[in-house]
Amino acid sequence: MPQPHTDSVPDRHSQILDAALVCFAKRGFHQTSMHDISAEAGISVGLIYRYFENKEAVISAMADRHKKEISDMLQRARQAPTLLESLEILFTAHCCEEETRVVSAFVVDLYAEASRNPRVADLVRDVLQTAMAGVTELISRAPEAQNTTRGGSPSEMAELIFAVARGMLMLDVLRPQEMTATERRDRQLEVTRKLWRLLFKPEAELAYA
Amino acid sequence: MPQPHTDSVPDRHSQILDAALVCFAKRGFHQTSMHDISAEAGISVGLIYRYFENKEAVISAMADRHKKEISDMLQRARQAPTLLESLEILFTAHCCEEETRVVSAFVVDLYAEASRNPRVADLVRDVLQTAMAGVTELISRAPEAQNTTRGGSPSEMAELIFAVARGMLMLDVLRPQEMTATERRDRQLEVTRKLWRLLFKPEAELAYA
DNA sequence: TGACAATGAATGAACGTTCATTCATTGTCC
DNA sequence: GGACAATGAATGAACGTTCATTCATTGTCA
Repeated sequence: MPQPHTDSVPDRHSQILDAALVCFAKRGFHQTSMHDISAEAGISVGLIYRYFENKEAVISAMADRHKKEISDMLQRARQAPTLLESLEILFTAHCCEEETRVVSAFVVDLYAEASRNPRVADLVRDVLQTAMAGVTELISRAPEAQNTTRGGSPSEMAELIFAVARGMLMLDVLRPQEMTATERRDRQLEVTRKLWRLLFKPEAELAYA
Repeated sequence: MPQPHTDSVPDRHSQILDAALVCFAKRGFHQTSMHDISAEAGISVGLIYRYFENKEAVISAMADRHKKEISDMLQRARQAPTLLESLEILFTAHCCEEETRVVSAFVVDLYAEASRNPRVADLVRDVLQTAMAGVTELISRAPEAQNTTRGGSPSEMAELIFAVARGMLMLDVLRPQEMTATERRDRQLEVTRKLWRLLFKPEAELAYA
């Protein structure tokens, strides 16, 4: 549980998780040693064990933080003026910061971990259901979605949207390292708009879509 | 290179890869020890090294085999009488056999590995591009796709289709173990048909879609 | 056919290394 | 001095890999 700290006393908890994210994305959960994390964080190995019971606890804490980040993202998406802009936030959340590929690699690893660790699976499922519910509601309320039920019910549309988002995230880890954050973002936005047109663009305008 | 063998002499190469797939899906690449694989295959550790240079070579060989399986699947998809049926093959390829979850877990792990191993990344990219090209051509030729360019060009449609397919695969690893292969298959088919309706169903019929 | 030689598939104990984890010790601040 | 933060050498288990050894099968020659 991270506490508020004064500036002089660093927030070790976050510091360790930040370092872990970099290492995990670079090498994966199980190829990352505790020494890797301590080196990246600039602290000693032993100190990690003051803040986390063991390596798995670090992984779990990372998953928890991911959950918070997703819910923050959802909050931002909710406040967007149009449905399209909400979707754009949804699809580019992982390439907002400088560390673009990092997040994608981490999430793919998280799913891989979920496939064999039931605790992680429960957490990821929970994140996904919360996010899906949020987007479903977003669609229900959106005036853009009133004109068309082409893609089915709002929850069916949300399901499709999330499938595409996950699929694009997977694609992101294949992209060459040279690709800049902006280029990644642009590719994501292209697909987002295509999906939006498909799901929500009024029938009348489809002719010249 | 696996050779044809008499029945008495087992095809060690395939035997080891079969065992490795089970272990990799159960524990992941890097949590699987060579002893795990040898135990699963019912042979000694040392024997693996007669057929594979090292652990990474086993992983690479698995990726190669995956490539062949995808190209076989594409072949089958090509021969389907309608575009919808092609897509159904595409979306359920990984839950055809009894071992359903196994394949999904392996593929997610493969992408995770690709995010940090350039050789694996190249291979996965290659698989993806070949498959995408195949599906793009499939769409170009399909009469169902002539009536609508709603989803953009054939290659843009293929991109969307593959994104959804990958996203559904990721979702598959989150599904509870209890879910049967048939249930998984049904869920996949539901999404497939939804996507097909969205992309290819003639405008005229959309009203009561 | 029977005796012996040669092969190489298969074994699993052993090796060197890496890793997660522990803890005795040191540093720091009030 | 006391309380707590931080260190990093030490530990032991687990890992990938090697290799001396076994032995069923095959080839060879009388």
